[in-house]
Amino acid sequence: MIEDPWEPPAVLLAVDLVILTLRGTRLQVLLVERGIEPHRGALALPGGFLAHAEEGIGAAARRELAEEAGLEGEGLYLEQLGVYGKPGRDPRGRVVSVAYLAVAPRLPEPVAGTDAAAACWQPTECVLSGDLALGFDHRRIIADGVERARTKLEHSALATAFCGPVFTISELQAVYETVWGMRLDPRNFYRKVQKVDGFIVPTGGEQRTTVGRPARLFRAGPSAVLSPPITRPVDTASADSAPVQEGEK
Amino acid sequence: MIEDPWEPPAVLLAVDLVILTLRGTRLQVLLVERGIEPHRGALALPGGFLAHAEEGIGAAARRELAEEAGLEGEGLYLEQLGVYGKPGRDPRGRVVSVAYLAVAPRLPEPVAGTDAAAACWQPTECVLSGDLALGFDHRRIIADGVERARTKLEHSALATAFCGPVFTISELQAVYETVWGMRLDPRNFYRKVQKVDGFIVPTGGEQRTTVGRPARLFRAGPSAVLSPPITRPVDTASADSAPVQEGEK
DNA sequence: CCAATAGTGTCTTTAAGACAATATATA
DNA sequence: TATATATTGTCTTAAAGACACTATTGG
Repeated sequence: MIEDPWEPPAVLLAVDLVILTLRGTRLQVLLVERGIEPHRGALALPGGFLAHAEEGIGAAARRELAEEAGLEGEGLYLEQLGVYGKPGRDPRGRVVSVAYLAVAPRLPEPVAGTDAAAACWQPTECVLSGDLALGFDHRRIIADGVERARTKLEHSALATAFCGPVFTISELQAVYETVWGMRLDPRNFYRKVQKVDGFIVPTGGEQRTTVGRPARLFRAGPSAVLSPPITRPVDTASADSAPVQEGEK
Repeated sequence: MIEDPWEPPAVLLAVDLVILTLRGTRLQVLLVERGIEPHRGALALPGGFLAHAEEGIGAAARRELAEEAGLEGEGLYLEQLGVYGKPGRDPRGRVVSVAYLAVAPRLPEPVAGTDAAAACWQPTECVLSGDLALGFDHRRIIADGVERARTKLEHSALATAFCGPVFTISELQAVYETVWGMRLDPRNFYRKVQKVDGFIVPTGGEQRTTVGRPARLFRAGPSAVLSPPITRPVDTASADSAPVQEGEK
């Protein structure tokens, strides 16, 4: 229909990082207090625009990971989550953001970065419940990231990345319980994780926790994909009708 | 580190559509012969740039669906597949493409559209095996789309969308066999699909195929998500070591 | 001793997969 | 009749989940 010489519109491409970790007994997400407009002073995900026109998107994500979170991408689990580009989501213009999910074991206290006045860990439950207000559409992005992490726990060995280099089965169970937000039977969990081929391998030593019988130590096994998967008990409060068409992200 | 007033680089945002259907006994994908540079004359996925700076990304996908494939988005399964933005993938500049997956029952012969000299269905196996050369990185995008469709068949009622309004269990099984690329036992499949709550519901009539005993007819049930899922038999030739970090798409 | 956590065994239910057997159409 | 497909039934094995029970520490 269009016969004219026509120039496609340009957009600004950003990356946003959902960095999840376990602190204490809660799943927490790294947030920064924005030092610049828009949403100056509000909490938001770390992220930013491409540094230059030739930068790869994944490279930009790893750069922001280092700049805003002080984390070198080495060994970090990093995965594309989705694209969020609804018109009007950013007052600076048409900004399309590619969200990445990063997951890591006990991370240090974050350092304030270039564009961030301060960085801090916040429990995902506070964010998802709405008790904590965020800039942009970042609450939605975090919700998608948490759901992705929950699913990945079922099918990949991601959970061991939340633990230290050696860990007890109880500690591994605590990871599942925290991320999934539900309690699991320790006895069935014990048998189940040991049956999964290459998931965890025993060590020689032992360790005692604060109380009770000491527990054997394990390390992460060679398998990255779990078969059979560690299935999450069905959430009885799940919808049934058809969510066929996704909304604009 | 950067103190100067600095402008983030702009990129061109495109959408690409992986439109899958069943034609005959094969899973086929809609391709267009490009009428403009780059890759003029080559086969590629339908798609294009945002029409204007305020157009939603999903809206652009639905517009291209109508323009290039002659399909109005009504009732069509449409889902974000991923972002493909490796520098250098398009000679026109820094182009970042959001891929969408669309799946539909028997679609009409496609019509040539604005930027497409011709549109045609091609078997995914020819594309994935490399027998059919494609422009850009579209072979990779199609591979991701087919894999996504295979997984969705396990957990959603998507398969019924490949069938007509009423169908036999054999026809439903043929959908699974074609998309998954493997044979299934008809007797176990028969019991299995009927056990899944709300997946398919029986009708009153009957139908005979070309040969053999006539089969009962069913229609799609109310459930969009299958529990338990229709699990795909494990591909014995699957890797085990860690594919933790994704490549740049 | 008691409290608390680690680890084992056992039972029931459910699902997957192999496959025999029967039913009902067309040629 | 033969042939092909549909549908039912049965058997075996594996996995999930509930839960009793034993083991080993610290207080």
